[in-house]
Amino acid sequence: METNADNVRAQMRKGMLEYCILCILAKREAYASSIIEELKAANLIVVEGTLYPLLIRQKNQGLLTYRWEESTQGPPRKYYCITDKGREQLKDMDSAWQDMVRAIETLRG
Amino acid sequence: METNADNVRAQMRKGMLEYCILCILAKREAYASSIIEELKAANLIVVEGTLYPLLIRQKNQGLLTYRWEESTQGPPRKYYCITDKGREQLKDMDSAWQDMVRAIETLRG
DNA sequence: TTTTAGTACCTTGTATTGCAAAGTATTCAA
DNA sequence: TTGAATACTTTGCAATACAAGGTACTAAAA
Repeated sequence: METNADNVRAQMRKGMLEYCILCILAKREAYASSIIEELKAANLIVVEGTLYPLLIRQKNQGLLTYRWEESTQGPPRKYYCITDKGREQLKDMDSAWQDMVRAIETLRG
Repeated sequence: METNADNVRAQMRKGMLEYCILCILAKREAYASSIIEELKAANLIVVEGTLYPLLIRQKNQGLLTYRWEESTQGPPRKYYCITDKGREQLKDMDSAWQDMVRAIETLRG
């Protein structure tokens, strides 16, 4: 069963994931499983069924591109890379995030 | 038309509103229009059609109660008030929020 | 008295999001 | 050639917020 606190976190995570993906890809290109690992390291649990449609969405919006790369272990990997348009969007998201942080401070203080 | 930056903010706002409502009601009781005003003052634009179902949801979960109060100008107002259960939920949300802030710092840094 | 404006509450239909679950495809080793 | 591991994809569902419209009460103007 899902605890209340889990649900609270799940709700907050919604809408933040696109920002998180761009944050990760702004530093280096990556493929889906490695993105999931990095999110998990930051305590944001995301599953494949969530991430793949999201990457496809961002690619269709021109925020990302990808290239295939052979792997020594298993099938080839789709490495995603942020575009110039993606970096602009990331700037918008940075400022939206900071506004949100300020808004919560205002309400909570 | 809606700008890209507007959409970014709308997405981030999702899942944060329940937290914001509890933040406001933790300080004082309030009715819907005054909650909207306080959110607007924090640069979080929310409309009635969003807020009313949300207040009803939180009331049904036992996080809020309300009482009617006559107004000198216009119809009576429904003043909402946070419950003990609501304050517990608020604690969970505070910690979920701080975890989210830390997660973004980790990813962005 | 009737109408109008202002305030406040509520509902319905819709688009979007993330998730669970299941499916497809490739590689390599047993 | 079968199975395990890895990786990518799709489908159906529940939850969220919003746009748009509706109901109801009060007080002032016509």
